[in-house]
Amino acid sequence: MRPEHPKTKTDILEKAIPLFAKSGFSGVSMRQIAKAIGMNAASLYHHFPDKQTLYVQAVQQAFASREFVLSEVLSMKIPVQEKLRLFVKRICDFMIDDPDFSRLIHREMLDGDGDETRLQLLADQVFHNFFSTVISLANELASDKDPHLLAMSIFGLIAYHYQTTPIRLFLPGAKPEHNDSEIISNHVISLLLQGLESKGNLK
Amino acid sequence: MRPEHPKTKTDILEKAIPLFAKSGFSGVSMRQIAKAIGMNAASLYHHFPDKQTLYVQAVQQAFASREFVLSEVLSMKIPVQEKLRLFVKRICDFMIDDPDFSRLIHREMLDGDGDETRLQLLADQVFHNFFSTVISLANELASDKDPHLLAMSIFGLIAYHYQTTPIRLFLPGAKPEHNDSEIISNHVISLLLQGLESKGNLK
DNA sequence: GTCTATAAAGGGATAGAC
DNA sequence: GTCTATCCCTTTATAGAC
Repeated sequence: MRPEHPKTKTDILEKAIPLFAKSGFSGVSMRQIAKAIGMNAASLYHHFPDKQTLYVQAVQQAFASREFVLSEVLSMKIPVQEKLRLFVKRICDFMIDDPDFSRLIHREMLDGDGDETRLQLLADQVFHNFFSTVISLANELASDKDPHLLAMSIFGLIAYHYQTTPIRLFLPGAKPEHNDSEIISNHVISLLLQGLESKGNLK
Repeated sequence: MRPEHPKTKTDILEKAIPLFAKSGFSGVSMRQIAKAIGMNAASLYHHFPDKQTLYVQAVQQAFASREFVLSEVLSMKIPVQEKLRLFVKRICDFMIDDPDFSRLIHREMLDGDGDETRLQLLADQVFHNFFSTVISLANELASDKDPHLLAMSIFGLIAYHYQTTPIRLFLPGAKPEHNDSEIISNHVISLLLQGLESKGNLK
């Protein structure tokens, strides 16, 4: 019986992405990837010369298939605070929609350290457009602050709440609703817009 | 010739910590650890029953040997903004002083996902005291905001700038001084205290 | 407490049939 | 394009000498 569903490169990469996101490059074997796809490990070598190449292409595909589209928000005729609100909500939705994506980013920042081509890929394919847009907004919002640092703060503030989701329940003061995207985005927006000075806590 | 410097468990763990911080559990072999120490891989099994145990104890040691001491700041007779300043500066110093520590935290949040005992360890040994103190400060600073979310935001805001250090140079608007701890802590403090409203950017 | 030697399993990768 | 079979190396872990 001949195989009924020959697998394309894309099919293979799609199945490999969640595995690499969960366990990293050295935590996943070619045999495991093959098993997840339902094919033999040897067949993977028909599509990719080696594991490293498969991995890099999986990361590329994960990064290319999703895009932070924020630039349209930037050109809307709405107050800049409203733009910030939309930015934050979109980034939050993004984190929820594709947890593998943010895990891979997270992992590449850890594992890619020292490998400049991997970091460059991450920077160019994932961050560049997105980050430029956040920088533009940062300039509109607070021209006196360093735009790069401010953009990083905005993104990091959101990303960290999602990164820490698994451990949150074990931390003091945690409540189930702290994992709710609406709650997180409202918290981030109010912190960014008002800082800690709301309601006259500080004199 | 007898071995001149019998190694203690602690010696072994100290050498293993940076390796695991750099490459993760499955990225480091017992041989590599043994080599770093200057002993034979088989000898490691005299001190630890298996690799998993060695890893867990290395993480425990890394987490136990350093502590965020912030509680004394909390009881100082200074304005709450000054307490925040001290908190942020200390956390920044911490990130700089022991990059392995923050890499391990970072890694455990990724790899410990699904393993409740590992996350519990991280939460209890690393975060509990520290996080409780930040929550107390958060209450002093802005009693109208959720203390847990605010504590997470304060820590995440700082941690993210250090997490992204390796990739920062590839991102738009990056300058060498963005890796300077003084610059980062000043940025974070001003963002937290003033939000984006400084100098009347927003009406 | 450390070593050499080795077992047993799993890893990446290739050859060749279909 | 996928399979079986296999090579060769590395890995974890153990046994036993010193």
